[in-house]
Amino acid sequence: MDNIYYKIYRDYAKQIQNGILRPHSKLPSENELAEAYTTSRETVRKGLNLLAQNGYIQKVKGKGSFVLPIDRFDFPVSGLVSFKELAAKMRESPVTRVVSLEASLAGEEIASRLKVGPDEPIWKVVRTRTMDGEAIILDKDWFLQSCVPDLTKEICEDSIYQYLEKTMDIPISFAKKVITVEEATEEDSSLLDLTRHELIVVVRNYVHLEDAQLFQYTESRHRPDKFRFVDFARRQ
Amino acid sequence: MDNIYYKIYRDYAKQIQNGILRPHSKLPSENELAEAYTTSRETVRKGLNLLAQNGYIQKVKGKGSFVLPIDRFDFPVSGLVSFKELAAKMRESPVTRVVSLEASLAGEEIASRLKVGPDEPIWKVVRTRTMDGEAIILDKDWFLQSCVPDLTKEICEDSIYQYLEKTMDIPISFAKKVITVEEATEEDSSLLDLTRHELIVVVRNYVHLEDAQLFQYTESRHRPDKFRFVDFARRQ
DNA sequence: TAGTGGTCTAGACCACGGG
DNA sequence: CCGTGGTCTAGACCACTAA
Repeated sequence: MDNIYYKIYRDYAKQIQNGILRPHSKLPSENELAEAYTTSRETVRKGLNLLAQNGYIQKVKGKGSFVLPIDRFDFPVSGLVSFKELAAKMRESPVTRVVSLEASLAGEEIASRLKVGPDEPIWKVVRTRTMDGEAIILDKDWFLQSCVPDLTKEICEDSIYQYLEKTMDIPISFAKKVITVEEATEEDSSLLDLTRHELIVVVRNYVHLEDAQLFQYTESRHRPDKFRFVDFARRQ
Repeated sequence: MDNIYYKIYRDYAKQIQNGILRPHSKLPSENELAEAYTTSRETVRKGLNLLAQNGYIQKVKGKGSFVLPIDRFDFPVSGLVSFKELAAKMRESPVTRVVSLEASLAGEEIASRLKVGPDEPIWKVVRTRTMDGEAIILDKDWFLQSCVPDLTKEICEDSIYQYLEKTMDIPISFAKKVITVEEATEEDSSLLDLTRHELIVVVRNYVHLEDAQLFQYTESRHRPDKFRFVDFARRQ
C-alpha cells in the first residue's frame, strides 16, 4: 500500500486482468504516469518493470508499453502459487480433504530435504485435492515447528500459505521447484482416483523465509492427465 | 554489454558459479560497490536485484547481501534455456540428430499455434536428443520464414537459439511454456528409445520477439523417467 | 549510534521510432 | 524533429540490524 511503484503495478495488473485494458492497447508514457501519480520517472519504471516481468506488458523502445495478449486464465500457475489461489482462477469448485495432520520428528528423508537433524520437531500434513468428483492431487507438506507453532485441521482445509502470510505474518521469500515424473506408490493409488496410468507427476517445493532459512518441504503429486504447468520467462 | 549494472550482475554471477564466492558469504555493501564500480547506488541495486531474481543472492534489510547455498548444477533449467545450453552444464555428452528440416506452409494446427494463416511459409525442424546412447527427447520446431530466411542442417545440429541470437541478431524477448503429460504417439515410439511407459512429457514453448510477435512454436517431447524441470521463484 | 538495504527524487544523456 | 523507453547520477529519508 505504501510503495508507489507497487501501487502502479497493482493498478495496471488489475485493469489488464479485468479486461478494462485490452490486449495491444498502449499504456500512458512513463512521463505521463509520473505526472499522474505525482512521482518520478524511475519510480514509474519500477512499476512497469514488474508488469513486464510478470507478462502483463511489453515495453518497446521509442514506442511505448503495450498490453500483452496472453491468456490470463491458465496463467499464474508459475511461481509460488498455492492450490487455493490456483483453484480460484478456475471454473470448477475444488475440495480439499485433510488425510492426516500430525506433529512428529523429521526422520531421515525429511531431515535431509529440510537440511535439519532427524530429531527436529516438524508438522506433517497430507491432503488430497478433488475436482469434479475425482481426487487428482496428493499434497504432502512438512513444516518446521520452530517457524509454525500452531496448525489446525481447519487451517489445512483452507490455505496454509494464506495463514502463514496473512495471519501469522511469516514472510515467505522464495522457493525452488523441481518437477519429475515417477512411478505411482501404493499411497498414491489408495488416496487418489488413478486411471490406468502407473505414473505420477511429482512437484517438489523447497520454500524459504526472508532470511533464506528453509522451512517447508512440499510434495505435490498429480495424476498425469490432469497436470498442467505454465511458465512465463523473459530472456535476461 | 556496456551496462554498468549488467556488468555487476555478470561479475558476481560468475564468481558465485565458480565457487570463488562461497555460499552464505557476504557481498560488499551497496555503497562499497558503488565506489568500486565508480557508479551510483541505484545502478548497483539494479545489478544486485538481477542476482536476487535469478537465485544467486538474498538481500536482507539492515544486514547485507548474501550468497545463496543453491546447487548451481541442475539449476538454470528454468526460463528460456535451450538443450545445448542445458547440456553444457551436464557431465554426459549429448548428441543431436536432425530427423528432418523442411520449408513448407503452416497448415491448420501450427497456424493456430503461431496465430498466422495456414498458408504462412514456415520452417519445420524435427530433432532427437540422445544421451548415454538413448534417444530421450524429441524436439519439433516451427519458425516463421519471414523472421528466419536461412536455416541449414548444420545450424540445427548446433544450437538454433545461438544462431538466431549471436549470428542473426534476432532479439528473442520472452516465452510462454506449458508442460503437460500425454499419451505417446507412434512418432514418439519410432524416433525415441521408449521403455514400457506409454506417456510422454510435452513442453510446449511459444517464443516471442522484442516487438511481442510470436515467431516460433516448439514441442519438446521427453521420456518421463529422464525429464526434470527446475524453477526458482520469488514471492512478489 | 553507525551501517545496511528499500524507496524516492529531479534532473541528465542516450538510442530508437515515426512523422 | 519530438516523444519514447534505457541508463545513470547524486543526493535524500526511512526501517531495520547490530554493537
